[in-house]
Amino acid sequence: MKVADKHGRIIQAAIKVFARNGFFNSRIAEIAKEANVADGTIYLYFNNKYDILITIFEEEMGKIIASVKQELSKTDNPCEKLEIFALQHLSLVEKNKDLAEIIQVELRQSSKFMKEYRNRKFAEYLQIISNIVKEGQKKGLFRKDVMPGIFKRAYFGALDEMSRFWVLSSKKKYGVKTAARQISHFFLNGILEAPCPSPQKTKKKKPAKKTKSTKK
Amino acid sequence: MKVADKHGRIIQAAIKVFARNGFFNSRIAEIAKEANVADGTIYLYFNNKYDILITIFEEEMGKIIASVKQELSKTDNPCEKLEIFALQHLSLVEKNKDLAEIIQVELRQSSKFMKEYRNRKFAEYLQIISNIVKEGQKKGLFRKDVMPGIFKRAYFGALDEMSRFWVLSSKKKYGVKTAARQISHFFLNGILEAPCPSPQKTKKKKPAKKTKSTKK
Amino acid sequence: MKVADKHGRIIQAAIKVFARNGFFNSRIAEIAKEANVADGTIYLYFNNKYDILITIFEEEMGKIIASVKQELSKTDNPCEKLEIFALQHLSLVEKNKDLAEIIQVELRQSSKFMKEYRNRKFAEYLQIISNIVKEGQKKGLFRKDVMPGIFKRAYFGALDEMSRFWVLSSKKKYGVKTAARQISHFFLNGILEAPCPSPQKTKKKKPAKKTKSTKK
Amino acid sequence: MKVADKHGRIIQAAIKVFARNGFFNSRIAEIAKEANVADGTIYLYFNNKYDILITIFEEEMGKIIASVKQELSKTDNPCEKLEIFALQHLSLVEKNKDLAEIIQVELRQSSKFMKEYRNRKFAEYLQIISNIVKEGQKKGLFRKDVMPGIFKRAYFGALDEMSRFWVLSSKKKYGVKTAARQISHFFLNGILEAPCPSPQKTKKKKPAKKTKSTKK
DNA sequence: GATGAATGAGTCTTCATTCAT
DNA sequence: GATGAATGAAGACTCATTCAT
Repeated sequence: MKVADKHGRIIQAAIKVFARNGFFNSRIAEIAKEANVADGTIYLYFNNKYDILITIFEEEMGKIIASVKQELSKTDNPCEKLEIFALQHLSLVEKNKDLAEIIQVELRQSSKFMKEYRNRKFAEYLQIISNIVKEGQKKGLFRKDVMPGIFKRAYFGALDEMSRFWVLSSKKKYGVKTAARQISHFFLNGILEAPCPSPQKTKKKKPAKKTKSTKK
Repeated sequence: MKVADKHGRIIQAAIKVFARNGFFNSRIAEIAKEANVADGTIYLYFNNKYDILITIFEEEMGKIIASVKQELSKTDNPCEKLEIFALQHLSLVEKNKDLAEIIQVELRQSSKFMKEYRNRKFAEYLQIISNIVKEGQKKGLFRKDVMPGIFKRAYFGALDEMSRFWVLSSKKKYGVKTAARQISHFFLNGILEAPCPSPQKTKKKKPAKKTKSTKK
Repeated sequence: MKVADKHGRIIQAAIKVFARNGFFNSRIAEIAKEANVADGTIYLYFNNKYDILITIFEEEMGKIIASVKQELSKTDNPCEKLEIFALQHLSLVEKNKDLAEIIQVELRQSSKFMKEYRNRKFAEYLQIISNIVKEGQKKGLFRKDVMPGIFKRAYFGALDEMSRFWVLSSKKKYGVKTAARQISHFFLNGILEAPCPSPQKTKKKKPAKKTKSTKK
Repeated sequence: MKVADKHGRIIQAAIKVFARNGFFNSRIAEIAKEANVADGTIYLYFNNKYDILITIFEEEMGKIIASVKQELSKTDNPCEKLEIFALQHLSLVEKNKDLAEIIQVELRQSSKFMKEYRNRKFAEYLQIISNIVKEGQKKGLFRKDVMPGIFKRAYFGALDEMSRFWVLSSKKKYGVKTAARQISHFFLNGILEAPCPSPQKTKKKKPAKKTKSTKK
């Protein structure tokens, strides 16, 4: 089965090699060897080295988005959805370390073109989060002053940084579940409509803010 | 003045060029031209191209850490400290977009050696956050179940992802202050000792929280 | 045939180019051009520029040693063998001027490593001479006080310096045969017309030698 | 004294460095450091790197020739002169290993220009030998059929190869005196114990030589 | 389709030489 | 004269890509 699927074998080999050496320090020859394929064969399936990276992103990211969306469809509760998202994200990273490293690391640099390309595909992923927020706000569960555009980045960033932890270090000080729950709780309890215990009380300089906090 | 400081000129030129093209797509010749220096001159100040990247990180990261620490020393309130940290971080990023891009992007990849190297210097920065958390927990302001090791990553990650926003896109949909305040509020209100309203309906382990959710 | 033998073509081109410019003043690009091959192709067959030099020495020196040994096997007479060796050596040099120049000139310098490397392969060649001497001594043809270790160097050196004559100057004042015969005669018979008017008189330490000189 | 003689210090430093690394692998900076002089200072005394090599050859070779000629003037006996030449040559090499290595090794390669240049200066040295031979022939001591042009090269070559022995290997299996005496004897008296079992049988052209060999 | 030998453009780095001080 | 920081030309080597088989 796998013997015939040259495309898939090259992709898998590239994921392994890119993760090991980084995109720029990876050689086409190394990927070819890892895929048990001749160097030239790679060019029957991909336009160039760069194209392999893009394809990895497109194909694998699509799978991830689909998988996350499916998980989320199991509940209507935005609070739960946030936690599920966190758990799914971290689990996927743990299951696909090499892929995760490439998406996190290699795709950040590369050319401007790649950055912009990445962003489009990426926006879709981030939007899942902002949609949850908006839904929560509509349902009166989340505070109206929470800006979804900021929240989605903050939430994703928190998970992303956490996952770098697993990608880079082999020792797992915290489990995926613990991390997912902690992080979702940080955010969840913070964005709930419920009264906020005034972190601004101590700020004598900005009495205006007091009003805001009392508002809630 | 600036004419004589070849080291500084090369560093500044490299920051600009690396940010523009990425490390691997940058040419020594381009840095030299940008610094108004001969190609060979660069090798009087640095061992090789890679050494420039490391030096940028060491020198500039040191400045950032010092600057952040100084800002934080102005208050004893852990809540305020978290917000100050966020504001400082995002402000620094906005003021030094090129440098920020390099630290975010270029240093993530590079060799395993670099990753580990980066992590050491980086740990110092993250520890600032966890120290604030521990201080807040000691003072009874932050919940004891918050794990500082997870929080520091989540908090930094949130800010880091947010800052990529400014680095990559030129349009500023949100100002630094807005973003800093929003993000610090997300986290602050979430980790405070104060009662948290009920996203945990599904979690049977913490029935106490149920009460909170019924409030709404 | 020759079209396909890239290895051989590169070696031959390198011999020509190294002989023309010297190793250090030769460019890989020049060798490639001379061999009708792309620059990069050279690195499919050799590790580096230096490796080409070593290979030339190994391959060609092997051929020479074999050829000389075969010629010598045609007689049992040590006297004849010495003359044959001289003739063979000078003939080979004349036939392969470029190669001779490289072996004489380029291989003398290079790194210490090379010098030692060269010596090992070289010792084999010199040993052919000392073996002839030992054989002659055993047969009672050569004087017993002749030290083979010194003789082999002296004999080879005489031929080597003579051959530099052909390598460097294009004008052939003396033919190979004349030179070979003269040199072998110098060593075999000496150049004295008659017993020398006591060059050893002044040497009081070894009167025994006087007897020898009077012998003649 | 030595402090002021920059020219001499540079020459001595260059001899040491060139002998250590070879001409092409030696750096002007290394010579400057060895001579306790600034890089640029070297260019106040020499036109370029190459000029240093030439100067070494000219100045030091001149001293050697003068020294050898003076030693030779102590006797009128051509036989003795040959042995003195051998002894002087090997002694000088032993006393100035670094210089000897440069003359032997570095001057052989270098550009065509150098080779030719070297030859001119060198011819003077070789001519000392051929003059001894001619003198010996005039006095009826040396055979008339000995060609001085071949002999000088053979004799010098024998000594030169022998001296490489001391330059390259640190272990001295043979002393200078032993080697000088052996080599001069080879040439003066030949190595035959008795008339050779007709190596000339095959040479019908020169029956005259038979007589000679039987003579001894 | 598959191969892998061949290509040659591209770049980091070295180092002899210069020249302002 | 002396210095040594600065220069920039030059070249070994790499590797993505091609193409004849």
